[in-house]
Amino acid sequence: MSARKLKEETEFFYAYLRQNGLKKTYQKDLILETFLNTEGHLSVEDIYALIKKRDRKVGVVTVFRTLKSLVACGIAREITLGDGLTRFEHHYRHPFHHHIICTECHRIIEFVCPELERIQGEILRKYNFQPVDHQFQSYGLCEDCRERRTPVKRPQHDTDKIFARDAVRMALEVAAHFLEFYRSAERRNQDPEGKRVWACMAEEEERQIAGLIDRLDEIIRQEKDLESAPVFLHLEPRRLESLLPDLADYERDGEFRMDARASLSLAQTLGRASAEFFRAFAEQFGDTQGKRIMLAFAGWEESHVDAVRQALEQNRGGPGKAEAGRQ
Amino acid sequence: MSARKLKEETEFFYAYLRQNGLKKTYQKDLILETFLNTEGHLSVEDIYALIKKRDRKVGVVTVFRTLKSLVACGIAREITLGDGLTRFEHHYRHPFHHHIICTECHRIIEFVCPELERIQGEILRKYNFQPVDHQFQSYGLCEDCRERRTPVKRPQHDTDKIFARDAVRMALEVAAHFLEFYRSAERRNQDPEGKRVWACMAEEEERQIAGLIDRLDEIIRQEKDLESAPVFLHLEPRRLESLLPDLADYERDGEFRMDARASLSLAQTLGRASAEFFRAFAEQFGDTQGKRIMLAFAGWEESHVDAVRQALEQNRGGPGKAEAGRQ
DNA sequence: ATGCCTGCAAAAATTTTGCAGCGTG
DNA sequence: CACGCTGCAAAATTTTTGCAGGCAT
Repeated sequence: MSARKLKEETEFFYAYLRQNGLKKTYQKDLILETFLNTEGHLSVEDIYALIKKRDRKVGVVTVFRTLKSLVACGIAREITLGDGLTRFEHHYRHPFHHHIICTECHRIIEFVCPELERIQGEILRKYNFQPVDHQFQSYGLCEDCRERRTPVKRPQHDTDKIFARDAVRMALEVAAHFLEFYRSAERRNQDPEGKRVWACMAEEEERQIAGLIDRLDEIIRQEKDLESAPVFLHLEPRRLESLLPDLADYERDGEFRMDARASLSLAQTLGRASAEFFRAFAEQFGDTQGKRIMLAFAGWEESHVDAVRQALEQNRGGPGKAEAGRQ
Repeated sequence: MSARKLKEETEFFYAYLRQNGLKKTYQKDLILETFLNTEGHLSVEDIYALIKKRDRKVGVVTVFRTLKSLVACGIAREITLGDGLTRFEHHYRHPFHHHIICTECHRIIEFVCPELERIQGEILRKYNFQPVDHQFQSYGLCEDCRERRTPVKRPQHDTDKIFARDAVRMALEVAAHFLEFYRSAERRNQDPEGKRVWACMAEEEERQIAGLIDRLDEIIRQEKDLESAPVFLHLEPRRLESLLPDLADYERDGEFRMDARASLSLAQTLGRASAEFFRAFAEQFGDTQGKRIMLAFAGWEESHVDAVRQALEQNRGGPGKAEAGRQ
C-alpha cells in the first residue's frame, strides 16, 4: 500500500468517523494502518497479532470493534472462506471479486468474472430481490498439492494493481485485434485513398499499442511479481471478437473497394462501438485504477479516428477537407 | 420426505457405517430421521431442539457427531449462509444448488443455474484446480421486505421435487417449440407426403405434451404448494432456441418442398440433436428425479421418429416401406 | 464537560475433546 | 467381549457485552 493511498483511505475513514460522531484515536489509526499495510485475507486474530508487535497494550476487543467500523464505512469487506473464521480484505477502491481456495494448502486465488456477475444480477432480478452483496467460494485442489510438490509461497498482491494489469492486457488484446483488422483492410482495399486511411489507422493503433505496452511495463516495474501473478479478470473471448465485423461483409463481387470517406466512416463506427463496449464494460466496476484504464482506452478508441482524419487532411490540403470532414 | 426415500437413505447410511466399522445406534437413527423429515437449512441447534422433543436424554454432542457422519457419507451438506452458523441441508439425490438470502427476513431461495456451473468449472480449469466444492451466496432484500409487507411464510420444499417440476417444465417448453416447428413445417410443406410426415410428428408431439402435462399435474398433486414455488432451474433461453433450425433455411426459391423421406430424415436429425442436448444437459446433475425425467425425455425425443415412420409405413403398406425405411 | 473509546474481565455462543460407562456387532 | 458410542463435563474458540476510567472534541 503506497503512502498516498494510505493517506486517502485514512481521510475517508476520518470523514466517516466525523459523520457518525465518532472519535479519532491512536488505536484506530494503528489498526487501520496495519490492515492497509497487508494484502490477503486476515482474521481478527491475524490482525491482532500484527498489532501486538507494535503495541502490546492494545486489546482484541478494539480490533473487533475497529474492523466493524472499517466494514461499515466500506474500507474493509467481511468474507467467509470456509474455515469458520471471519476474514477481512481491502474493499475501498478495489474491484469486487470472488475466491478460489485450495483445500490443502489454503492458497487463495482471487478472480473477477463479469459474466458471472451478469448471471447473478439476472437471477436476483428474476426473484425480485434488491442486491445487497454476494459471495462465491470455490474449493479445490491446486496443482502443487495435487502433484505433492511443496507449494510455492506466492505473494498476495494488491487487487487493484492486478486489476489494472488485466485492464491494460484486455485493451492490448482489443488493440491487437483492431490492428490486424486495419492491416487486413489496408491490404485488401482496392481503392488507393481508402488504403491510405486504413494504413493510417493501423499506424495510430500501433502507437496506441506501444503506449499500452509502456503502461503495462510501468505497472509491472512497480511490482515485479505482478507479471507472473495469475489472471484476475476473466472475459468471454466472444465479447471481444464481436467488436469487429468480417471484412467479407463489405466485399462486392469478391472485391473489397472502399473510398477514403467510407473507410473513415467505417473506422469511426467501429471505434465508437468499441468505445461503447469498453464504457459499458467498465461501468460494472467500482472506482478502481483498472476502470479508469478502460475508460481512458474507450476515450482513445472513440477519438483516434479524428486524429487520422486530421492527419490525412493536412497531407492532402484544402480540397479534400470538406468532403472527408463530413460524416 | 416419503417413507420410501427415508428407507433408501437409511440403508445408504447403514452401508456407510458398515464400511467404516461404525455402529448403528438408536440416537443415529433418531437424528437421521429428524434431519430427513425437515426441509430447509438447519443448524445443529435447530436439529437438537427437534431431537429434544422426542427424547430429552440425547446430547448435543451426539448431534454434532452424527451430522458430521451424514456429511461424510453424502446424505447432508454443510453450508454457510452468513450468520456465523454451520447449517445442514439434504444432499443425497438432491440437485446441487446455491442460495439467495433475504438480509431482512432471512427467507432463503434455492436455485440452480447450469451456466453459472459451466463458468465456475471453466475458471477452476484455468487455474488448474481440481474441483472439490463450491458455494454461491447472494444476499438481497426480498420484495416483501422492500415494500414493508409482513413476509408470507413460505413452505420449504424438497429440492428434488422442485427440480423434477422444473425438468418437466423445461421438457414441456422444448416440446412446445418442437410442436410449433412441426405445425409450421406441415403448413408450409408443398409436398403432400412430406406434409403428412410433419402432421404425424406434430400429433406425436401433442401426445408427448399431454403426457408431460399429466406428469406435471401428478408432481403438483403430491404437493400443492409446488405449483407456486419459485423457479429453481435457470436455463438460458438461447440454449433451447438453438435446438431448432429456421425453416427458411430449407426453402428453395421461396418455396418449402420436402418429400416424406427427407422430412423423416430431418425430423430424425432434430430429434437426435435434441436428445443429445438433453443427455448432455442432464449429465451435469447428480442422480435426481429431475435428471431421470430429462433422460427419459431425451430417449423419447430420439425414438419418436421411428414411431412416426412405422405408423406411416403401416398406413401405406408394402411398397413405400423399403424407401421410407432407408436412412 | 460530554460522551465516545479503550481495555479488562466476563459472558455468550459454537464446536471440540476427554472420559467413564453403555451397548452393538 | 472388544470396541465404538453416548452423554456429561470441561475446554477451546470466536465474538459480544458490561463497565470503570481515559481521552478526544
